[in-house]
Amino acid sequence: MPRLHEGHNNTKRWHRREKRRPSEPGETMKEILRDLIRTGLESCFADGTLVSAQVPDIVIEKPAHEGHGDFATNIAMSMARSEKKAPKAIADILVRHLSSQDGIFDVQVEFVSANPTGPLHIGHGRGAATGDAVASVLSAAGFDVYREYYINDAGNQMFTLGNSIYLRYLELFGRPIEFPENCYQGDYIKDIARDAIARYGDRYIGSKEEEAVPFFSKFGGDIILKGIEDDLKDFGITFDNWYSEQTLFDTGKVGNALDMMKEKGLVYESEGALWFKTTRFGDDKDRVVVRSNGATTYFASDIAYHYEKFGRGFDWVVDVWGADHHGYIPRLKGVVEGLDRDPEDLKIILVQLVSLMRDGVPVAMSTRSGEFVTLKEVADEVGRDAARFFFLMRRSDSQLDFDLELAKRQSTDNPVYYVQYAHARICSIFENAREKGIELPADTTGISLEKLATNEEMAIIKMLNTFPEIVAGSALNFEPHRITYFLQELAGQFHSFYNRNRVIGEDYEMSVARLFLLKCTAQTLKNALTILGISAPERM
RNA sequence: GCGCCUGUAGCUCAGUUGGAUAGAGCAACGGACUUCUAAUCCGUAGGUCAGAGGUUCGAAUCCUCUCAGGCGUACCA
Repeated sequence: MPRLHEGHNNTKRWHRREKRRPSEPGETMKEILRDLIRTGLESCFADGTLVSAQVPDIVIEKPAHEGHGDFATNIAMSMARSEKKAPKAIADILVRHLSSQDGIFDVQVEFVSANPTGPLHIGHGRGAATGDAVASVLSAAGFDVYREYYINDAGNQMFTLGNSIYLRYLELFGRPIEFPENCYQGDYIKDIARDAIARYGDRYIGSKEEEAVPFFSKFGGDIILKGIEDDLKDFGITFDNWYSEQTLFDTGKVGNALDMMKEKGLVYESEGALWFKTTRFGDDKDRVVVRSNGATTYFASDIAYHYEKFGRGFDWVVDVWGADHHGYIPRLKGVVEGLDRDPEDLKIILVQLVSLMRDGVPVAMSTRSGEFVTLKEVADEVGRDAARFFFLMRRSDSQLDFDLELAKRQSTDNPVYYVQYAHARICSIFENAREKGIELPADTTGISLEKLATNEEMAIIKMLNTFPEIVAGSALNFEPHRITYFLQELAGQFHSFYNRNRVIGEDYEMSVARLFLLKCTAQTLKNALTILGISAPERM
């Protein structure tokens, strides 16, 4: 509470504070709203619709009634005297000025972004589950969230893809080929080659390589991308936008971005190549953006892409990467600084490797040899809910052992079912209550909650109250695993309560009070599960 | 070599941003179903928070060094 009055000249203080770890999660939404109201008022003063030209203390609180939204402010009341206007009139003016603004924080979360050169494997699955949950928890914390997938459909990995398919294509016609090691080895390449034959026959058999390879790049890339999209959809993940790297070139955005960096003196020529001065931003060495052979590097696209992202007006841009890309952070932060943005506006979440196990024994995996385990296989085997839960069970920057047998097991070892079971159990109690003619009244305000007094009940109530803070903390730290832990704890509190107390009994008021408590519990369980993209079954 | 991440119970991991006696699950052991789902619960046991210094009234948490593991150090993506 004291923090509410600590100081009012702290615009955006909270997200500039420390790396990616702003504090006071419970206050953050309030601070955002306070900033929003303050700027709204200032614009009212600026255009003369309000006259007092003094921003009073802005107090944000939780409304007494649920139906009144999540937050409330008495600002219109407190300004009524100095403005000589009815509070309602002041509120209307303020609201108009608020809506003319940008609204709440816009956050873009870019995740998965796997190259369309092969199906998603289990590692991508963790990135997908993490990115989606981060997006959802940000959304639950009140941010406007935009999910995006960046398609790396330019550059020489697409050439390699086309070449791989082309060679398999020739092979299927009995042509002698040598299949290089750096080509994609998986069987899916052969499948795509067969698809090409089914559709185009031997049309490309006599073609020159320079014509055939680009064709197969496009043909294969489209099929693979469609497969990725389907796998993600089956996994419960959809994007607001799929952004093609190639379009950055087609629309000249790469060139524009480089020109802009050149004007700022951040890009220079040396040894026939074009370099970005990333050392100015703490990188070990400067990085090449255009090679001496004229080809741009991946970094060049990324400069353009991030330039473009921030240009779209996002307040924060969140990138979810495999941890093996961590060396890339300083140079991209440098790019953001080069755009005259606070590098802290770019958040990078690193997702560590997944080791696939079966009953404690590692399952061999290697992308190169093609014997990787796909996300689809894992999700098909253990189920979508279990897969998601397991991906989100650890902090994303620590390595994860994913045991297929454990994830499948429907027993006490398996935390997914433990949590879902709590929800199903509560639903079952409600069904039972209905049969006995006990129902929660539509208006719950009359329920005598003082009946709830046992240790188990108090523990649950306390936990339910912390949920908003858990969500805020999880969102601001980009740590969805906090939700996972919360779920296990809340489910545990419920199971503990269940085993010691009867919900439906002689005492009608007690029954109703407990039903109400359980209704809140079930709702919270469901909300938390939904954030993680996991279902809340009513029956198990 | 340099940089980043990790090191907490036998195993897998949390630890609310520096607060009181370090927690959970699994594994082990002992209990609880005539009652709303036993996919559950209760209890017992298990710790030099890798190690050594330092800052602080207070450190698993911050700083320095050492050790161990992982990753990165391209005119690849």
